[in-house]
Amino acid sequence: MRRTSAETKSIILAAARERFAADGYERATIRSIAADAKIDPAMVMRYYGSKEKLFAAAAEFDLRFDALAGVAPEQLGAAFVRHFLRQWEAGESLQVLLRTGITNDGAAERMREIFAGQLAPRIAALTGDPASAPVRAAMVSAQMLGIGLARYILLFPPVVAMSEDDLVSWLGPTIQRYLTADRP
Amino acid sequence: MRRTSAETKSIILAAARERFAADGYERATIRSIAADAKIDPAMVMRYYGSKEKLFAAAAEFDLRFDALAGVAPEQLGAAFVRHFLRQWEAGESLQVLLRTGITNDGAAERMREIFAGQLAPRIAALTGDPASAPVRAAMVSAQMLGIGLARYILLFPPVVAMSEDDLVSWLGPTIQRYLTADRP
DNA sequence: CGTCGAAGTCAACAGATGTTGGCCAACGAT
DNA sequence: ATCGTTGGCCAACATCTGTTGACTTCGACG
Repeated sequence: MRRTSAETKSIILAAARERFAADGYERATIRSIAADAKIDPAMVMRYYGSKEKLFAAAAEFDLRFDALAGVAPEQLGAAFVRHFLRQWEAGESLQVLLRTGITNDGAAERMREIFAGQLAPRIAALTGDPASAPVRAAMVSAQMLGIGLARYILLFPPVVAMSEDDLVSWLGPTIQRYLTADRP
Repeated sequence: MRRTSAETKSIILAAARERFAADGYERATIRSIAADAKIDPAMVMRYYGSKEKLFAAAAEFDLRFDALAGVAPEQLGAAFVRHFLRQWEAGESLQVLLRTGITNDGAAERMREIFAGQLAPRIAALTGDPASAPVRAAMVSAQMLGIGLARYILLFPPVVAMSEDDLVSWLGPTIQRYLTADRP
């Protein structure tokens, strides 16, 4: 018994996150994950039961919008952009979700939950307009997912080259408008 | 000899486009494409050589921005949005690219070519500012890809529910700003 | 020391996948 | 009618996939 079971379990999870983020659901094989973790593929099954369940564990995610409480209303756009960019770079979780959500229905469902369930209520609270919050949340999500796609997945050179401040300058007013402008 | 070779070739290509658009690169198997086309899998190989080459043929695409020539400068934003939405709905090509571009490096490369190679020159011509065109094109791409992702792939309910006019109202000013506003 | 349980390994399975080569069957020209 | 060409199909291949079960190692506790 070299390691405790909890240790190996988290080693596997870390390797899984990396592989899912880099390769997507289908190409991230259990064997490759196990190889990264320097562990027998059978252990992955022992601890997580199946590839689906391992993925579910790897895709746990919290956007942590509570960090945005107390921001002045006219600076919400810029604050949102900065927060999202940091979330993209903090861990592989968002990239896992985006890479897999496109071929895996379960991941797409989770994505809908996260953006509708975590973002919309926050927007409702911050703007005081619950009725339009779902649409605003969807527009903000679409813009920020598009940027994440261009910058971290498709690697569009101009977007990769931009600094965080550049991106905030471009995107801040857009998000601000989606959050607070009158409904068209 | 029931059909001519060109006929079956295009039948295969149509089935391939649908499968790639619906399932992504890995899950769209040659066998399933052949089954859709009611044809033996071996025929796919005979006509296209390999799965990679079949995919390359299925991912041919032209954004046809020439249709935007002659639009008044202050209406470019709305015109772009409408044009993109029609392109998303016209055929499966954009969905093929997005679904596969996320796991397949070749598709990602093609996506970069299309958006940098077709969109940026058009923007340079329409705005008369070649220097900032690549960045503007990238921002427009990010926003429109984000909307396509939300509406056609991830199926965010509020985005799915919106009409084309609703989307133009929300997105038009954003695109207009990305196209013509001073560089931040 | 001996035993028991948990951590780790090995080999194999059944199924699916891309790909190949050989074999039919139908058509047009001779 | 015959023959060659060409579209179509079948069976098989090697490989890879998720998953399973039996076996081995090793530490803790009696």
